[in-house]
Amino acid sequence: MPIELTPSQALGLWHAVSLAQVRVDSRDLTLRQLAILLHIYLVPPPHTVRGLAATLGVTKPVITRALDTMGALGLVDRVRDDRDRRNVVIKRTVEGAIYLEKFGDLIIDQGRKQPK
Amino acid sequence: MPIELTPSQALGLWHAVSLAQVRVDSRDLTLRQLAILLHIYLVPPPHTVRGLAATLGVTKPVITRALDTMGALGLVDRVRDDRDRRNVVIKRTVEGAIYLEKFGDLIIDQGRKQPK
DNA sequence: GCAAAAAGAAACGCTTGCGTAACGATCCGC
DNA sequence: GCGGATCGTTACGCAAGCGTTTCTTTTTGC
Repeated sequence: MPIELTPSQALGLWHAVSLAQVRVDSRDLTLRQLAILLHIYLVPPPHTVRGLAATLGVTKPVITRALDTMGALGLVDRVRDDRDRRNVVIKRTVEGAIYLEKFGDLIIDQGRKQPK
Repeated sequence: MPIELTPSQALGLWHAVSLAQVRVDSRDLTLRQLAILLHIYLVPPPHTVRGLAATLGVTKPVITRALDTMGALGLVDRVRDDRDRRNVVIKRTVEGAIYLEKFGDLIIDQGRKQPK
């Protein structure tokens, strides 16, 4: 069952959520960081730096830096892969799950408030 | 008629749209910039620096800089208000309208592709 | 008129992100 | 084992964003 939106609803929803998020949270994640975070939490593991870079169509240092930032915020964690010690496996954290849960609630709330 | 979303749909939609936008567009607008842009195009004018700053809960220079950046990208325009020449009225542009139109289409497309 | 207030921009130092290129560590083929 | 490939990180110079403060222009109150 897909989500059917009118253009006005689509942009209205994005507007309301962006505005609410800007006002609520001083942590100003970039679009890329948010995309990475959502990908880690919504797509089955394992996740590697290389895989994420390919998925987003960006270079590896971009991923490394995003993980640095979000790691410092406690939203993700990194662990060496013992089966191939060149790899780093990106792990979810409790704090990250809570962050996205709140973000999801915000989307749902703003969706309910959309007119028409 | 509000938009009713499950948590999985809400985050899934955001995930898909963020990912698609990152891949499609190298212009990496911050969440704040996007919020400003959407506000200008979705809320009836006039829009001023001061008003936007209050709406987003940020300082005026943040708005000035965002308008500098998006102005350089052709997404918005600035015009002095002749009735009160201290004010600057923020104007929409054709290019900005096209940008948001494409963005809306992207949201609608990704909404249609959402499972469940 | 003229001081005070208001709006927006500019200046300042700082932080963070970028792309490219180089680097150590590890694995693989032979 | 050893040369080459692969993975993630680090280094570099640069651009852009931030908050605070200061400045310029314009309006307002008296």
